Amino acid sequence: MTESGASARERIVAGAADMISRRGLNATSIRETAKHARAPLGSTYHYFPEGKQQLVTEAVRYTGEWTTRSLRKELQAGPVAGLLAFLALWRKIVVDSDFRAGCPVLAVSIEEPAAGQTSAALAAAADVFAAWEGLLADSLREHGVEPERAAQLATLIVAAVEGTVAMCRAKRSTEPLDRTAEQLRTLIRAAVEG
Amino acid sequence: MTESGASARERIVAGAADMISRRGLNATSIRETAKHARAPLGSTYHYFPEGKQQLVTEAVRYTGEWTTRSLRKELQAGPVAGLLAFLALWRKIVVDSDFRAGCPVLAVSIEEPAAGQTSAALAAAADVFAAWEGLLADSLREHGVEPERAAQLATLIVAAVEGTVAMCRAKRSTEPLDRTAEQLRTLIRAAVEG
DNA sequence: TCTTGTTTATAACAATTGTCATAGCCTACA
DNA sequence: TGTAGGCTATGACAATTGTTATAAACAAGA
Repeated sequence: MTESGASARERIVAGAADMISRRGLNATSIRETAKHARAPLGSTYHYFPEGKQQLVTEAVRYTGEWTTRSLRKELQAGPVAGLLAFLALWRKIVVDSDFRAGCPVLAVSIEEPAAGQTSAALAAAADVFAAWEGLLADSLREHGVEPERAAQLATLIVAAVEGTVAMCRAKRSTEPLDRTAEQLRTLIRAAVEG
Repeated sequence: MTESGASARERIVAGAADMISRRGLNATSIRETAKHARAPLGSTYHYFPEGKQQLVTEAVRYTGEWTTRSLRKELQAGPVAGLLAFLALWRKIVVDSDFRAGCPVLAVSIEEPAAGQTSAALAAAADVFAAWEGLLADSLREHGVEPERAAQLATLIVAAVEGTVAMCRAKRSTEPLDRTAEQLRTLIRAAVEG
C-alpha cells in the first residue's frame, strides 16, 4: 500500500465528497475527481471497479462517518450543545467555501437514480439521515423528552439544517443559519425542560 | 402565436422545472427538455436566446410563481392552514412522482455556478425563498407573533420543508413529512397563541 | 535476482453535452 | 396574392462524459 499523506483511495473519496457538495452528483465527473485528488484516472477504476456508483456511495458514507462522529461527541454535552456543534460544522463548510459548498448527502438525495434501478448511493444517503436522527433522538430522550416527540424533533432538526444550508448558498448569506439556530435552540430547550 | 394546449414556450419552461426537480440542474439537458415538451431543439434557442442559463432561471421563477400563489391563497385562513397547504403541495409532488421529484428551487441552489460568475438562476432561487419567507412571516405577524420571531419561524419553516422533501426522497417514505408537519404545526400554534 | 501483485499511464470507445448556423415552413397582414 | 417574421427542422462543432483495454512501472517477498 503506497501512502502519500492519506492513501490515494481515501483522497479520491474525500475529494469526490467535496466536489459533490459543490456541483452536485451528476456534474461531478470521475476525471475531475481524480485530478482533484492528484490521482490518475486509471487508479479510480482500480479502486472502485463498480465505477461512479461505488465512488459516490463511498463518498456519502465517508461524509456520514465523520459528521456522525462529530455529532455523537458533541451530544455528550447535551442536545443543545450537539445542535450548536452540528450547525457550526455546516456553517464552517458554507463560509469557508464562500457559499459554494454544502452537504453532499443532500446533493445525492435530490438527483433521480437512473431509470428503473434503485441507487446504492441514495440508500447510503438515507442511512446517513437516519444516523443523525437517531443520535439526536437518543439524546433528547435521555434528557426527558418523550420518544415520539423526540423522534419528530430529531427529524425536524436534520431537515431544517439541511434546508438552511441550501438557503444560505442561494442567498450568499449566513442569516438563514442564524435564524434557524435561534429557533431550534429554544425549541429544544423547551422540550427538554418541559 | 401557435398554441397547442399551453404555448410551446410555457411547456418548455414547465418541463424544465419538472426535470430539474428530478435530476438536478446539470443533469437536465436542453435536448431532453425540448423532447419532453415535444418542442424542437431549435425552438429552445429561439425562445431562450441566452441558452440554458435563461431557461433555468425562468424555470425557477415559474415554480416560484405558482407556489407563491398557492401559499398566499391558503394563508388567508391563517398560518397553520398555510403551512399545511404548503406541506400538502410538496407531499403531492413527492408521492405522485414515486419519490423521484422534489423542489427545483432547492436543486438549483446546491449546484455551484460556473467558475467566477454569479448565476442568475441562483439569484432567482434566493428570491423564491425570500418570497415564501415573506408570506409566512407576514401571516405570523398578523396573528400576533412579534416581528423577529416571525422572521425566524418563517425561515425555519421554509428550510424544514425543503430539507424534509429531500429526506423523503432518500428514504422513499413520507414519514419525515409527517413528523416535520406535526412539529411545525404545534410550533406555529404556540407562537400564535403565546 | 526473479517473480507476483498492486498501482499508474495512455489511449480509445460511443454517447451526450451546450451552442450555433442555416434553410425551410407557415401564419398573418398588406 | 405576396411578403415579412415568428417558428421549425436539421445538422454540425468541439468538448466532456462513463467506461474499458492494455501495457508499463513499481513494490515487496522468495
